[in-house]
Amino acid sequence: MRIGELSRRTGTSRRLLRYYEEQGLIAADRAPNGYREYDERFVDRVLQIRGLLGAGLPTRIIRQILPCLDKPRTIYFPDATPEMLATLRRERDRMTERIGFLTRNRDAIDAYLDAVLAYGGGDGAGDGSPADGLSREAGPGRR
Amino acid sequence: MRIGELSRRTGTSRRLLRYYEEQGLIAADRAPNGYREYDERFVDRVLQIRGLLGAGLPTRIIRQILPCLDKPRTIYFPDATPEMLATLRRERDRMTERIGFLTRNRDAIDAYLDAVLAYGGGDGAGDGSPADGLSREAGPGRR
DNA sequence: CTTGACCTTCACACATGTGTGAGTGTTCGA
DNA sequence: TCGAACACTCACACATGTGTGAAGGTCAAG
Repeated sequence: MRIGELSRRTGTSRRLLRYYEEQGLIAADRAPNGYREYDERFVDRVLQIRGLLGAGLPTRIIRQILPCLDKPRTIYFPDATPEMLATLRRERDRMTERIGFLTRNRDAIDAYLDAVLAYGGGDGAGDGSPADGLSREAGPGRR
Repeated sequence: MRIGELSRRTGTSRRLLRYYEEQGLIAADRAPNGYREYDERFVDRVLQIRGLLGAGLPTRIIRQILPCLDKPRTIYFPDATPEMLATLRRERDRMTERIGFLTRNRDAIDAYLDAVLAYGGGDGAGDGSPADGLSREAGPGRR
């Protein structure tokens, strides 16, 4: 498929697909006319890149860890140099930290929402379109 | 305390502390001479901001959720408007997504590291200074 | 009073991810 | 064959988080 279709199927602008390529995250081959040509595997690949970017990792890191995450679970070691392994461990630990932070803060938000809910009474949980009048008038007049 | 001390105690540059204030994340009051004056509570606050930023949230979002996470677990509802609650729910869900993505990918990295370890033999796990000779000799010295 | 450490604001600079448009070539259907 | 839709490269633009420096105010110690 060409870039337009990949763009549609991944919800990623053409611009970004070219950018990811420029960053060494994906390597499309070219048709004789110069057009990029992608096969099915790129759909997942791009989605994974988006996910990692969305999770806050920079392309520089993604470039390094992506080969180790390659889809067909090939236990194929590209260039498992000691430095590479160190990078992976470091990155894994950073991700664990992030997960911890995100979890703690998400839980705090959740607890807050529960509290508001319990206080203000029945609001259909989750859909985010309350439209009831629970707003404020809050307890201890404390502003 | 003044900005220099807060900077030292949080490992955050003065520049960034001022930036966070400009972004509405912290509100220092001023001494008569114009100096920012912080109390103890700001240390945790700044650390939490750093954590959220590090987890990939933009200041715009942090500004919104921070009041609900305020330390002394005060069930104090600032202005729990329906829109605010919707934002919180949305953000919580986005955080959950991120957590899922990070977890899956971290586990994949972990599995890869385990596989390499099992394959290449004993490498002191975790310290990241292997110095053994498991490398590869593989592939054309990329880079 | 001077020096040095600390504070202020302002402003330019940079990397990163992303949008947008210009100018040009290619493909394909009417 | 024409025009629409698509592709290409190049390049400027923007927001965000962060570094850095200039020009100047405050204050305590010598």
